[in-house]
This record gives sequence, structure tokens and C-alpha cells, in this order.
Amino acid sequence: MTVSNVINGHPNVRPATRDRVLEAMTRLDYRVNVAARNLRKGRTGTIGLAVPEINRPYYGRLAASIIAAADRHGLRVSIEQTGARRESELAALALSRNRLYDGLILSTVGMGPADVQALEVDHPVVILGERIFGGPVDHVAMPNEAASEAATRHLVERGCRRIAIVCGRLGGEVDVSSLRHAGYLRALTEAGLAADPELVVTVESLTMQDAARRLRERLADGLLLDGAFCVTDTVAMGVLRALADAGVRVPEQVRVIGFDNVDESAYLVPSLSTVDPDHDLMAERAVALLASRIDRAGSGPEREEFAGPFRLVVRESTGG
Amino acid sequence: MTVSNVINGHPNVRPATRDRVLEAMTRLDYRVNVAARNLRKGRTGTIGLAVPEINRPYYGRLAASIIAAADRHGLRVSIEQTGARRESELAALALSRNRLYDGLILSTVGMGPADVQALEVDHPVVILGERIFGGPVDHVAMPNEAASEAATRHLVERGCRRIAIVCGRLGGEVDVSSLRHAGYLRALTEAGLAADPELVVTVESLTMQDAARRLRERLADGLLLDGAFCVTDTVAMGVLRALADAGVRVPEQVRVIGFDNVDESAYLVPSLSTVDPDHDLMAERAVALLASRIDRAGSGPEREEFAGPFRLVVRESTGG
DNA sequence: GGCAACGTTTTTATCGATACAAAGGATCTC
DNA sequence: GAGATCCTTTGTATCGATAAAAACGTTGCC
Repeated sequence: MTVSNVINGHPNVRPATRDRVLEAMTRLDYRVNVAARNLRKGRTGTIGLAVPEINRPYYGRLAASIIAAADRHGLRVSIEQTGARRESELAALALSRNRLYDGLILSTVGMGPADVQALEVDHPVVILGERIFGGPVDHVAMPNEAASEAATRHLVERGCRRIAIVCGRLGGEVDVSSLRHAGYLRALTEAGLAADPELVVTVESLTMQDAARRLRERLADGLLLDGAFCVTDTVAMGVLRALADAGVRVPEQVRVIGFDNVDESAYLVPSLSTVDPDHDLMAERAVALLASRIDRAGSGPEREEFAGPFRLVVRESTGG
Repeated sequence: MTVSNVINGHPNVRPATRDRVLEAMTRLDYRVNVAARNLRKGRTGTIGLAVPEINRPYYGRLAASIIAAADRHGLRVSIEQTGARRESELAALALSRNRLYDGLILSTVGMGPADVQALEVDHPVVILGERIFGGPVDHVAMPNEAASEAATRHLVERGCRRIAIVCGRLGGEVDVSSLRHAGYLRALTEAGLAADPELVVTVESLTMQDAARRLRERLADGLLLDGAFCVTDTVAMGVLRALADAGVRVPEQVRVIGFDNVDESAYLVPSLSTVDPDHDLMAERAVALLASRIDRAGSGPEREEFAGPFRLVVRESTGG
């Protein structure tokens, strides 16, 4: 018990005793057994982070920020890769239910509004993503519409008149692509430009590979454009590649803008204009929300919806 | 106890009893308490992965593979970011010592040969990286010299005569840059080319930013080259950017090759030639080694040194 | 019938840290 | 000097799962 008091820095331990304990600890090479502590305290000090794949620039960036933020809150982070599959996302929820994690930051991509009831669990969850709004848990999201509108407006201001959007399939559901598409449309409308459905380039998944392949096809089919708003920087990289393959010069013939401001964006040739959603702030907010729920054991204040700020980053791909 | 037997699928449980247990489990919404199990079993089912920063393409790629491999072995992965700092790497070792992890995969960047004794711990550790060879633990490394030699030779075969290497500081110690530099030198020697010290471009850290900045400076100082071997793809991205800034055409005036084959490489303009070290295989090997040591509780066979295979990936940056 | 052998279920003890309570010791007050 | 008060240390029970052993019930065999 006294050892425990020393370890946890409790007061009311005589300095002499503390020293004796510390001495014995070094001598015996004592290490606290975290499992025992977890059992007794009902806490693990670890939160889960479920993302589609850690090897995508955006999620890597996010994970780095979240691990750093968690560290500041004295929490460790265990990562699950869900592959954007709904079942895996639900499985991540189940794992933390086993008290493996004190809470979970879940990046929803596969789950949809229909899965809201699955979030009714007895441990803290923060949703980081766009698929689920108004659920029973805290939600940290990007400023999707506003930022997309700003990005598209920027293209308009640079003189683009046939602005394509490269995005995922537009279902009726809430998702990154739909939200950003809405912002795109708003900017077009404001500018008095018609929204030509021809200009919607739909890709299977938001990867470089799919984006490049699909745009190559569309260009081959005669798609005409002078600007492209890509729903992520990763997609934009595929787009830049496809345009290069087609011999289209950026930004002279087509201006391109992305979304996320991943590290690579600044070093591409041409460097990529984009919107920067302040990942660090979002990460800090998500972890802080989770940590405060963990501390208050569920009975917290109202559920929070947080949409971060953003700023436009203008680089070569839209004319510098 | 019977519940435990049911959960763990032990034999000798009457089907009727099993059903009753299962029924009760659903009815009561029972969840195993992982902390209690960990305490009793002395295992956590979690391994640690300590990398400099998850937000670098190479480590992201690696982490994704390792998480997938660990999943196949029934293990979860908790990630520590060490920022390439020696103290943080040592701290990661201490954490697993607390039985927080069953074992640790440690990507050594800050630690050096002098820290070998720190690896004398009572739990399994696998080193993934280049700084420490012949330590008391298993070691999974890249085929550094051979692959670097092949990459450089490729430049020679494409007609390059003034081949620069862009790498980190070359200390006396074993590290990525030194090892790959050795391979580079060997290829030059074999080709009968002189190793001009002018052609060694040393960057502070292996990032796009530093690589771009440093090469810009060197180009401004009049550096002449017709080929560049970059010790990582990330460095190569910075290099491509700096060359573009200087108005140098790739591959016409300078051919560039990287190392790692990160996803982005194929989509850059120009696409980047590189060597591909089979990340999945390395990850699988590292996890398998760790898992077998965990199962055999230390008393395993001899320490293993594993260097994976590689293949040359020729793309536009060296002439396609 | 009695006993062994086996399959199944229940009991007990344990992993190690810590909350809580009780005990010990010193100091102070009236 | 007795008692109250405080600070410090020690004792005990507990978190929940499980290893090991004991108890229980069947069945089979001589």
C-alpha cells in the first residue's frame, strides 16, 4: 500500500519511507503491473482509434495528431484498421466495450445514419468523420461545405468556367463526397455557373489509383474542363497524374485544388492548392472530448458537434 | 468457470450447458473484462510499435502492414511516436517492460550501437531498422546495401556519370544513410566512376522539406549532376521539387531514383523509380518473430537477422 | 452391488494494485 | 496525564478471469 502511495505520488508518506521504497524498487527492478492496475481501476489508459487505413496520407496525418494529443492527456492509442468496412467499424465498437479501451475515436466511413443505434454503448465514443450527424455521441467533423465552397470559389475567381468535381459515389446518404459536392454546387450557383452533371467525375474509392484511372477514362471520352475540385488531396494526386498522362498542363489548361493539405501537397510538381482543416485542432478536440467523458464516466453535458476552421492554401496548381 | 470454459471454447462442456451460458450472456449483455484476463494470464494480447512518426509515408506503410500482420496473429497494435529521439525509443522499451505490451517492435533511429545493452530486457523485442546489428534481439532490416547498389547501378546503366546521393549525415555509426551510401559507392566503383565528395548532398533530417531546401542550396552553389540516388522516396519527393524549382528536367537532364516504393511514388509527375523492399514480408516476419518469442516466453532459438528481398521499380524519373 | 473410469460442474486460490478502514505513533491541548 | 488530533503505516477486501483441484454424476464392467 505504501508502495502504491509512493508510486502515485500521494501525500502523507514520510520522505524517509519514500526513499526506502524507491531504493527497494530500483534494487528489485520493480515494475508496476499495468494489467492489475487496470483491473482495479476499471481503466486502461488506452483509447482506440479506428480508421480505414493508416497508410493514407490523411489518416496518417490525423493519427499522428491524435497520438500526440492523447499523449498530452496521458493516454495511449491503439489503432484498428477497418478498411472502411462497416462490419469492422462495428467490431471496433465491440472491442472497446470489452474494456479494452477507455474510449474510442471512430472514423466512420462504412457505417451510415442507419447505424446510429449501434453507438448507444456504455463507454465514450467520439465520431470523427462525416457519415453520422446528430448521433448519441460527440462528433468532430471538417468544415466540409464551407471549405468546399471556398475551394470551388477560388477556382471561379481564377477564371475557371468548366469546373469538375472528382468525388466518390453520391448516394442519398451523408458522406464526405456528398457534403463537399454540396459546397461545390453552392459556389457554382453563387457564381451563376450551371451545374453540368457531365462535370461530376465519380470514382469507386477515394484513392490515387481509382482517381487516376477514372479521370483518364473520362478524358478519353472527351470530357472538357478548365478546373477540378478534388474531394481529397489523395484524389488530387491521382488527378494530377491523369492530367499529365493526357498531356494537359496544370495550371495553364486546368487548375486543380484538393482538400486536406497533407504534407505531400506542398512538394508535388506542380504543388497542390488545397484547403487546410487544422488537423491538430480537430485531433485535440476529439481527444479532449473523449478524455472528459472518460473522466466524468458518461454523465457529461450535451453531445457536442464540432466543425473546425479551415484556411485556403493557394499553390501552383491553381496559378500560385 | 464454466462460463470461462464456454468463452474459450474448451471441450467438456455439455451442449445444453453451453447454450444456457450463451443465452445468459446475451440476456445480461455480458462482456469479458480484458483487464482481468490480462492480469490472470500475464498477457495483454497487444504489442507495441514504436516508430519515429506515423505520418511519414514509409512508416505509415509499415504500420499498416504490421497491424494487418498482427491481426493475423491475434494481436493488437499500440503505436508510440518516438520522434526519432533516443530517449523516447528507450521509453518505449520501458513501457512494455511494465507488461503493457507482450512485446515490442522498435524502429531504431535515435538509438545507436552504444545502446545495445538497453535491449537486454525480459520481454520480446524485434528491432526494425538499421541502427543496431547483432544485438541481443531479433532484427529485421532492409537489404540496404544490395538495393542501393542496384539503384545506383541502374542510374549508371541509363548513362549517368555524375550521380549524387542525397542522404542524412554520414556518421561513423550504422544508419540508413551510411549503409545505403556504402551500396552507392560500391556501384560507382564497379562502374569505374570516381566518388566525388561534392556529389554527397547531406540533409539534416530525411524529410521532403529538408531535402528540397538543401538541394536548392547546393544547386545554387553550382552543383552539377546528371543522376540522383535518394535514400528514401520521401527525400526523393523533396529532390524532385527542388529540381523543378531550378528548372531542371527529369529525367532528361537528371535521373532520379528513390528507395521504399511508397504508394505516392507511382503517381508523382514524373513517377518515381525506386526499389521496393516488400514491406508486407518484412512486417510479417517481424510480427511472426515477435509472436513466436511471446509464445515461447523468451527461451527461443538463436537471435535472427533477417534482410528481406527487393526489386527495382523503373518509372519515368529514370527514363521509364 | 460395488467400484473404477470418465465427463462435467463447482470450489478455491491466485494474478497485483489499490480503496477503504483500522491501527500505530507522535504531538498538542486542557 | 488523559484524551483528542493528526500524520503515517499496515491490514483487508476487492476488481474479474482462470488454473488447478475437488466434487459430482453417469456409465460400464466384473
